[in-house]
Amino acid sequence: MSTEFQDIKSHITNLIQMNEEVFNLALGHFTLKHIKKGDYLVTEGTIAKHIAYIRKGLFRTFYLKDGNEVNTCFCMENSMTTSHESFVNKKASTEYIQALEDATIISLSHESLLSLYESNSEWVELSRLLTEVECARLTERIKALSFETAKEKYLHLLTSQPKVIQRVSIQHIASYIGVSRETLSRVRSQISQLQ
Amino acid sequence: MSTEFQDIKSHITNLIQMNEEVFNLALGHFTLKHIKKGDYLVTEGTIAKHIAYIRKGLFRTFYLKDGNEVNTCFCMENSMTTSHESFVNKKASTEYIQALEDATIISLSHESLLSLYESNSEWVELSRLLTEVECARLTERIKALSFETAKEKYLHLLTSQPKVIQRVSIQHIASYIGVSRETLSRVRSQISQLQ
DNA sequence: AGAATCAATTGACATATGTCACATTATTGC
DNA sequence: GCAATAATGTGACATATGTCAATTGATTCT
Repeated sequence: MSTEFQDIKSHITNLIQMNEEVFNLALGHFTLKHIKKGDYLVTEGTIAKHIAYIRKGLFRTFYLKDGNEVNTCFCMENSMTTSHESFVNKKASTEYIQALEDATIISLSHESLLSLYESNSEWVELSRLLTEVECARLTERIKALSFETAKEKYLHLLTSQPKVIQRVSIQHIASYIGVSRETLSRVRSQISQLQ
Repeated sequence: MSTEFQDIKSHITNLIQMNEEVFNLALGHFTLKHIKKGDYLVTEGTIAKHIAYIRKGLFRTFYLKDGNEVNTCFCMENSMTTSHESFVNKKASTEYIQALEDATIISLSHESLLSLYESNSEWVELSRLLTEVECARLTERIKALSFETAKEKYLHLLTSQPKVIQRVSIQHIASYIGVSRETLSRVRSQISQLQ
């Protein structure tokens, strides 16, 4: 097996016990892709036909609200991303997924996933687990939004996703936690003064 | 089949194509229970060992934050409720589920569900679908929390869950949408004046 | 039915945050 | 490397909302 699929293998076998042979049979369904910073994996109105395992890079998910972008997710190395509802239900996506850095992904189509379901039930179970992961992510986001003040929201993100704060611009973080970028800027300067 | 299980059967066969025989084999696992207003299905720190189909009544899910209750979900007739993460992962619940009205539920234990998994794979698929429903609920809640003003949040709930507003006290709704009950009270009087 | 408890309303006030405007600093592209 | 563009930081100000307190209205329980 080429080394480029080694990390997705670890990622999957970390979630679920899977025989090496079973995994290797899926290799033909995987496609390695390079995505340029600023490019989109998914856009509003289209159906997300692939799920992407991120080998390198960083993506944001956002939707448009009154013409403004609202970020809902940041995904980086060693995780999977897609417009979940669109991918699962084959319906038009309400959101965009954009690369914030040059990225390398391993792409798996919905068709491929269905044929893997047929070949081995472990792929069904993996799908169920990925839905559970999505639930956990949504729960985490609800928590992030439920904090009362901008400062609390930022400090929470600082501990729950420190790498996001290191790599994502302040305007995108502000949008994610639901405060204006000016307020977040003031919160940050206030915090750095205290230290 | 006694009539008391007719509605849960409709509910399940609405989600997934299921042979009548397959469903009937599960009947022995269902338990009918009556819950008094104010009583709890799940409390913080315990493991949610059952999932409940609600035949009658209304439940709220909440957690404690700095000693204050924060509502996260209202469930009523013809839907299922449990502390999802606790039930799925067999870990201590971080939330409470309380009856806001006298209720009748049909209860299914985690053990029973696992044995149904063995008997027929349609129950596995049902489980995945219930997780998708949970995802949709969480997404809806994120949307509710993402509106900017108290008025927008309330008006959204008014259209998305009108029955909740009819049956749930204002203090619980305020907690759900993340505003103080005083503010919600003012928002409501403002809205009724305009009409 | 009446007492007691709980829920909702309303007023006064302090404040966190959004918005606009502009200055400053980074980043990008040629 | 330099111009152009984008991102971030700050000040001034208006306002939506939380908090506290007091009142009114509704439920509950014996």
